[in-house]
Amino acid sequence: MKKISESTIRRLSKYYRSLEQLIARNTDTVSSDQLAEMDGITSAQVRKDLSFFGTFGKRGLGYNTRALKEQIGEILGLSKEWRVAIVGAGNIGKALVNYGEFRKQGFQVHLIMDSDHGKVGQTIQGLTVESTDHLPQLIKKQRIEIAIIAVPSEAAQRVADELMEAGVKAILNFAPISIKAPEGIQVKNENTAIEIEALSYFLTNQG
Amino acid sequence: MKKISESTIRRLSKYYRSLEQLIARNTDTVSSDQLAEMDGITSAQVRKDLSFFGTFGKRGLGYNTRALKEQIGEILGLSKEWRVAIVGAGNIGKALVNYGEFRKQGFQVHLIMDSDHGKVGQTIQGLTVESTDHLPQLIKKQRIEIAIIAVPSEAAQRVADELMEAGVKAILNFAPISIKAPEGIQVKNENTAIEIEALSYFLTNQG
DNA sequence: GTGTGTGAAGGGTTTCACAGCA
DNA sequence: TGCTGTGAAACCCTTCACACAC
Repeated sequence: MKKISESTIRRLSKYYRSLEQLIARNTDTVSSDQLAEMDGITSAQVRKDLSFFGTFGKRGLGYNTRALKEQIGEILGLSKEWRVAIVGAGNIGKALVNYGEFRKQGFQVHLIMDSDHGKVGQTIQGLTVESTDHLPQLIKKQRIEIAIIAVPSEAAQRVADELMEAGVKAILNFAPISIKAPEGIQVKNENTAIEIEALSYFLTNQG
Repeated sequence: MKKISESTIRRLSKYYRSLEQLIARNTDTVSSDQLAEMDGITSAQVRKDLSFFGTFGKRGLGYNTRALKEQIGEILGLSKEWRVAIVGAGNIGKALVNYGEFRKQGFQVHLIMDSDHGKVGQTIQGLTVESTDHLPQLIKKQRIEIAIIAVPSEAAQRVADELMEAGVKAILNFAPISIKAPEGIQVKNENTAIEIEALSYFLTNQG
């Protein structure tokens, strides 16, 4: 398969969400123009993105909302249930256990861990916080595929290494450093500080 | 001033964090190679990014960590204290009030609001949750410049409109829809679902 | 010698514009 | 007629490679 850019994938994810909205409103058909409008981009971009994966629309008409959502879900791998673990039961970790968008799309949190023995044993959404002392065993036992890192910077790379060693294939990192990983392991860094600093820059320099 | 790309700004934000780390370790000098290594990019990229704003290094030597951090902070507008409000006192809203990376860089949360009267009056980190009924007055009184939206999708655009109407100039949106705003208002959408779905795609298609 | 600063080259992504089909 | 699908053009961003300063 042709190599698809990260930005195309991120937009597909947006289309998916917009289609959900349209379906909730009982809309059967949508044009690339409408989708573009909802996501703040151009219609050519929408059509180009979709064209990498096939032809889903009808000329003169548009796309069937349910069918297109289904197909994008398939492309993104959302038809599968993913087994997720969260490391770090602080504010971010806790917020994510409860995050509805995850569950809705088949990302199931099966494990939450923390190194703080004061937190171990606590219950969050019916899930007991486990100790990171047993990270490798727990990850393997629970057959975790995707791990979320929500620990302080200093610990993040070490935790990532242990996770990868235990067989985790993808990491979503909330610590404000770049996680290093070998080829074949997927890593995404989510850093809210970067977003707000970008706002600060644009406010300062063109506001 | 020449137009600078979003990606350059986001990288500056990373360099800033890496420089903080280096300074904490008492490192005085850093080369573009080392910075690149820390952030997982190329040294040419580092030098090019910096060159848009001036010449900060010494040939044959590298960059002074403290001076460079200072200058990047200046570029990003971090020398100023920004007045921030959070709308939505759910899990994400609560996590952000406590978010150390914000405070450290001068983003001060002065106001948190929620529409749920059960939450109004609660105290989070010494801040009392206010009712969104008085959003315009509160935003104006507190002279809020940056607002963070952490409410459900359905309410997000309405809240954004009220915020902009009340004079907010930048919005960081955590609701999983694209906020629409006129020219001149800065908006960043942060959507963790997109990140994890990108992981899902790459796991499914090249794992 | 070492590592920056930068024009030029290269690669990739977005936009244009239109043929083609419902 | 209306809107998709798509080569080609335009644009932007990254990488190369080297002169130059320390």
